[in-house]
Amino acid sequence: MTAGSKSKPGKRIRNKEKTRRAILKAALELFARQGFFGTTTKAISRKARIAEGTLFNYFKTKEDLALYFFEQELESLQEWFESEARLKKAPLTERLFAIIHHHLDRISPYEDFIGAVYLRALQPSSKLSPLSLSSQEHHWKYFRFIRGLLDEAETAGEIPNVGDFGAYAFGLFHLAMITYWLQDRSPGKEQTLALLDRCLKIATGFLRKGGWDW
Amino acid sequence: MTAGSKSKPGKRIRNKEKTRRAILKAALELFARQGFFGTTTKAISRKARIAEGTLFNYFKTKEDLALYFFEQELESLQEWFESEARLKKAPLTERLFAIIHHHLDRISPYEDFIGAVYLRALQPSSKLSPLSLSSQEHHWKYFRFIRGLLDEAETAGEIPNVGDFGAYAFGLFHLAMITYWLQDRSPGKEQTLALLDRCLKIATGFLRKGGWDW
DNA sequence: TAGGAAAAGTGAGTATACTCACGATTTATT
DNA sequence: AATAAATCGTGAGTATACTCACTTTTCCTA
Repeated sequence: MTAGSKSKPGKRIRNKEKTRRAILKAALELFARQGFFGTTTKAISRKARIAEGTLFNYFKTKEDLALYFFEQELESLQEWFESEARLKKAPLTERLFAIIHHHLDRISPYEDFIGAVYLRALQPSSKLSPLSLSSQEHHWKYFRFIRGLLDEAETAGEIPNVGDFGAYAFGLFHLAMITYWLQDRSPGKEQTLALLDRCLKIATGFLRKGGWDW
Repeated sequence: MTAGSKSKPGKRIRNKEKTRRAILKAALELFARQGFFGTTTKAISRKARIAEGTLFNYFKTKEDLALYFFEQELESLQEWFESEARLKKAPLTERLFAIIHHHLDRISPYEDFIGAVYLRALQPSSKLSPLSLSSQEHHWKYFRFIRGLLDEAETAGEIPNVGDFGAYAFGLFHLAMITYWLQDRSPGKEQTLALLDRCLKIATGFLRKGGWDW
């Protein structure tokens, strides 16, 4: 008897999706409540009602599992940006800073655990790491995203040619802002916002003066 | 009978020093040969001829142990700088870049394992980390060191007032260069050196144009 | 529909960073 | 010197991320 219902995806795939979602749901709840280090893989699997080994069929390491959420945010950040018509017309610096601002907004519910893995999330991946970063492609997607924005601005004559270096530098700046944000204890993270604003002005002034000459 | 020899330091302190040195020696050898993750704390203690528990009386975590070497280098980097009369007269940018250049030179023998911990070494420490970073003071020492250089240049009218932010930014740039250096597979790390040079020129041009206006 | 191949799930087992209660050693006190 | 107190060393024990040989489930073909 073939399974009832609409048989668009096979049972195998459906089950896999279900398990995957169960893991992610359980993990997010536990990470958010007890932090990355306070959550054991055993607890996650129990909550997801699977064997502990199964978890590792889906995510090579616990860190990869946590990284997933960070990458999710990076992805949806790009989607958000594409949907913001207003930003398409704004000057480059404003666009770039809106990206970071929005990103911080989105990850703020998870502040307590994101710190444990964010460093690996934006860092250009190194051969040294024995940690299995399945996120290579996410890095590239983010990099190309930023690179695309810079390219546009370059051809529009808005900024001088900054090449890959520009995108790379922005990624590091992004990282730096998250670092600052994580430590910021001011109400409403106003210090971080102030710093972002300041940097916006600096960057604007810098580029207006002609930037660097390669 | 009081112990023979000159009794300047007590026996306790002498033994402690000896043990500490034994641990560091064993750890450095193993880390350099087998990397951070390929070296077990058990192997380190065996090589240092101590019990495994003793190791943790001296270093709270394995990561702290590795971090020690990185901090050592940061310390001796400062000493090296103080002893370089030539640099005292050089323009600020040249001084700052000499610092990074020299640092990379010094850590190059340990490239294979330093990558595992360097991120934590220069990163401003966060409350989030459950890792016991005894290195707080090292961060501060390094920060004050850079801040001092910037202060000099500011009072000399060489650069505009950049405040703590300048020192912080330089720290992040330093971090970025190490990241790049770790991934650089070109012979003699020439790509990293080229990038350093390029950044030197950019920074020089930037500051010459008046920098930013706070 | 039967049987077998492929995929997914399982949980006892392994490796290892780190702890802790206790014993050994050094120092301080009389 | 005898004893007490402080410090240091010890290694069996613990917690937990991750593995793997095996079982169960799903899919495919005749």
